[in-house]
Amino acid sequence: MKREACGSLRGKDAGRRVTLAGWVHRLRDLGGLTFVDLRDASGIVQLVFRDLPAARKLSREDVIRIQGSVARREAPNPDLPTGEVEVVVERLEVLSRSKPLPFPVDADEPRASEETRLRFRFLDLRREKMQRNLRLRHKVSLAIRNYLNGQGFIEVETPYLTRSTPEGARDFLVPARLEPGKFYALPQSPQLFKQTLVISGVERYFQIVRCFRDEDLRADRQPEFTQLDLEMGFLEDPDELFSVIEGLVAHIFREAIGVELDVPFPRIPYAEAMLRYGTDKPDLRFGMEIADLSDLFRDCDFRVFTGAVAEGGVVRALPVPGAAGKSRSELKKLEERAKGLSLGGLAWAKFTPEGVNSPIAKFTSEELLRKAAEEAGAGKGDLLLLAAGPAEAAAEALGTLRLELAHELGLIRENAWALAWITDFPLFKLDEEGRIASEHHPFTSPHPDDIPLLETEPLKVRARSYDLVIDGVEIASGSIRIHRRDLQERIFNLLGLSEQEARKKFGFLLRALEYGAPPHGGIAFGLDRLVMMLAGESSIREVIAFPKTASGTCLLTGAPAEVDPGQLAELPLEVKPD
RNA sequence: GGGGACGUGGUCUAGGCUGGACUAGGACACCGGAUUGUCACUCCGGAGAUCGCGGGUUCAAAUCCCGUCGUCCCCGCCA
Repeated sequence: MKREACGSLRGKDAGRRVTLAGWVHRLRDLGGLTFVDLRDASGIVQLVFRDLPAARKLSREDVIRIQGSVARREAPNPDLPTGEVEVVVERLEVLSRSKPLPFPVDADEPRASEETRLRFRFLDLRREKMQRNLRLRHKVSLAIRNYLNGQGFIEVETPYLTRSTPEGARDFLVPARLEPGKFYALPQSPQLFKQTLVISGVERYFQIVRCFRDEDLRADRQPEFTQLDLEMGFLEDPDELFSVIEGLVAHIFREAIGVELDVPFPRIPYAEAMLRYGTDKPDLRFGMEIADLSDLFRDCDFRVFTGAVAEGGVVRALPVPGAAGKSRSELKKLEERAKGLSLGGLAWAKFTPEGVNSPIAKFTSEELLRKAAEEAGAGKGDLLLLAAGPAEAAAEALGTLRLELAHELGLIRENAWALAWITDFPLFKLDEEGRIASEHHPFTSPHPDDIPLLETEPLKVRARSYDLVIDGVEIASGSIRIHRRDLQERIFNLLGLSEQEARKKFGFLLRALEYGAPPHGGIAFGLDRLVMMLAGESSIREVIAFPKTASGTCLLTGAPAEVDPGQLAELPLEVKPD
């Protein structure tokens, strides 16, 4: 008789004889009567053993096969989809025994340390929560492939054994046996290949692809991680890409978690994001927008403010709703926190029904503080935090305080799903030595309006690059690429790269650009992070079947491990003793 | 590379500041017994730990100190 799915049985199946197989989820031995909850991938159903002593010898996670007949239950269990029925067992076959478990697999929240969970990952993944996460991830991948296929994209695989690139993260290296002394590198992303594919005539490319970066780990970073990588030919206007991606993301949310997103997503230029939220990845689930009050305080009597403005700095204000009741000691703590965030200090003003309460009122006048509150959107019962200093420092510090205070005050709505595009990033930044370097990568196209500024004011040049931010997390990043040699050369010049150096570093892509490259651009999603957010998890390890620890080891397999001396000899490679 | 937290039977943890009656307590799991309507079954009984490892202080260390290993979090790093 063919095996049926445990989770599929319903009242209408009563009377049928069935064969089931699965894991012993739970066991309730009442003597002459034993209940077993049998679990397979489809769900759980209750088995009843009457006068079958073998059932009493079962234990959790044994694998069994049974034959029996489905019966309606006198007392249905409303917590189980199969709760109307049970299967009265006639024949029991034990397929495989389980040792006692290191931790229960029938709990939604893990009842073991993460270390133990990873060592016994095959058991941890049996938990319903982990099964849900694996299925959610599958749904997301499927939704991506279905949607992009419908939009004319094709998935093309690119090499995992490739060339080391000089910039970016540290590469994982793979010794090449056939070319002793030479190495492949695992790709940090398929960036050069995807641009090449578009130049090759694949006008719409995507790939769900593993990427490798040998850098230190975090809760949201693994040495190998998955990107949804995507590139479009004849793309010159980011808006075209935005609408494709908005359709895709809306489709993913609908299919994976049944949420309807509003499209289009708001677009916020980088400079505005830095000003209003103090970060390039703003959390838009709550207000508390930062206001620039430099002009307002330019001529007041508070030297800290006027001094900052006179030196080219700013005065900015963060409204904190309902926080006018904060005590002196709490405000003192905030001040200390601000000093830890590279601010000289932090001024504050409370707006209570009785009036304005602020240590700086005597310098600035209450009138001015009232105007400040009005401009910053702070009302009665609110607190206004004021920071003065260089624009970057003030922005970053207030941005950090904005997030911390919103968490503390419980202002962040769960499941709010605030998506936004951040656009017009700067094309260049200064590196540690004060030299001009690419913010994104050297193939990013400058904003057409800013091309005349390239040589004169390079740091003011905006890029045609963009990030997609969800609830304050950067989830995707991309750009329109340079497709013309002359512009590319100008950029290399600015970066201080000679023709030869550029060829050495980016070789084949440069050659491809010389043979008729269409305008193109694309984007890459951090798939693990996206799935993590959709799953409501706070670590990507919860949505990766076999993740690595913070020190890059795999507790299941013991990787990385020493290898046989013979394997090294073949490469040939020698390990230096410490 | 730097900072922080944690490490106690199979698992999760109490104890740790203030060293001594800690003979290391509890829960779950496990083993034995009872149990015919349970669904986190219940009840009775039992076994199981040199407190991550190494060193030090002390009459005495799970407890204090140093080192080391492992796990987690953060900064640097991640074009």
